[in-house]
Amino acid sequence: MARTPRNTLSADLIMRTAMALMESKGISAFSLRAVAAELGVGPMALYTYFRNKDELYDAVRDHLMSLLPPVPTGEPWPDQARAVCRSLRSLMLQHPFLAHLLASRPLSGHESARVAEGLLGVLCGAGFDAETAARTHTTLFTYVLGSTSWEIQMAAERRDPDAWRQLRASMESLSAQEFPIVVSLAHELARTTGGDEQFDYGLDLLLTALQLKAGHLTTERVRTPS
Amino acid sequence: MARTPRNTLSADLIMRTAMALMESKGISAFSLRAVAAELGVGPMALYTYFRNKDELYDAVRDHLMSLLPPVPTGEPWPDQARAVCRSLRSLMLQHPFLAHLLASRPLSGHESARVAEGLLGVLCGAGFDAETAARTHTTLFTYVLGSTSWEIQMAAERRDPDAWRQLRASMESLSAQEFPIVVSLAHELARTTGGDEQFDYGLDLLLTALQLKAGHLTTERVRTPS
DNA sequence: CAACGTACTATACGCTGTACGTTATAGGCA
DNA sequence: TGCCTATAACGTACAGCGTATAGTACGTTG
Repeated sequence: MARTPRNTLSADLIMRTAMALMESKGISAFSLRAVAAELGVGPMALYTYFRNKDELYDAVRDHLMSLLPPVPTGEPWPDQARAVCRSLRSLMLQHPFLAHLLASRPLSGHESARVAEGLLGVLCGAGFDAETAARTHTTLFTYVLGSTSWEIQMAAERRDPDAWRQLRASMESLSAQEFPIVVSLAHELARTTGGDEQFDYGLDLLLTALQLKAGHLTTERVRTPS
Repeated sequence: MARTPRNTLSADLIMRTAMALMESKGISAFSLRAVAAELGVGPMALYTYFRNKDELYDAVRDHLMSLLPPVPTGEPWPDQARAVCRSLRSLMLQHPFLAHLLASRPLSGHESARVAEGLLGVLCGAGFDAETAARTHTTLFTYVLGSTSWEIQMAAERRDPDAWRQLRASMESLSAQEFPIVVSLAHELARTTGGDEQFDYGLDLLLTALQLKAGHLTTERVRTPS
């Protein structure tokens, strides 16, 4: 019987195939059976290398996290923090399914620790105490996660013509009497949602307040974005 | 043939049953068939009232949004904004599946507009121009979404003893040489993740920076949380 | 009383993740 | 060289999913 030769599979090959499928078909259409078919193998062959689907998700997530660049050196700490946050956002935009992987599974593993170490190092270098550094790390991380996930979601919606038309229609049908501000700002809301500017706007709010807290600044000397 | 009497179903009844199932079994175990079984009805009966599962999701989400209290009046705008954000977080904590509903579907519908109207009203009242109000609304909304989703995710992880032990183990196995800060702050990270304090910390950063931007404050007069 | 629209049922299809038992092969050892 | 064993990959099966399609009984209306 023509059987697949042995040892052609590996955890790494499976993870890369899985990631390629997520990129091309999207995370919602991703399935173990599709990965197996792509590899010319039965679905159960994957279970030699991963205990279940979630473990494969974790492997993909950790691989993506390993692509994050190191923290830049020789810059003021707010610029370093901004760079870390922008890197993560950029990676999420490049691999939209990463938003789902980050939100639906706890952070664990070597690569996630590496990323945390980088940002925590920046914050400790800025003079924050342990508790504040930990809180700040969580705040920045969740801001990046939330705002970029939202951006990705919006972009996906805009790509589907039906959903997009329906969304516009439901917005335009809102009563200007009941929701005067939403209606009058509808254009601004649609225009400003997402994008680098929206992201940097919120990020700079956080960094500005952090600089104040660090006591390095007076109001007049708040650093503006690079 | 003993057939279910007619007109016992309604969109509202189905939506409430669906919500009850999400509360009790969790969003991942939620299925149309379970809703139908709970109502003593065939799965296809639901399709008389909802075109598909996503429409039912939207109905549940809109119902939850309708539970949000109105914006308090007679307070300074930062306190109003804080109240709106805290209300949303509180609702998400009370109904953990709401995080999933908000993140996976676009915001649309009457109730979402009502919530947006409230926060935008606060921001316009603070003197922000249209673009800044829109950007600020998005920033605050995504911060609440991201940070609360993360908190819910962490809390769920902590509730599952196996996953929690595994997470602690993977953290403790990290090399103190490679990740000195993560290891030394492990306790802080575990202790400070989630909770009102963590949420308010980030929210106050944003509100502080916004007050600066609004020009109502000098550094010495930044409002502290109520 | 008949006809019609509607609320619900029945059946079925093509998926999903994965538990279980089997089989063929590659590598180590005699 | 030839066998043994560990294991990589297979096949089958199950329980479940969303939903397309077609059919049936009922309440209302003419």
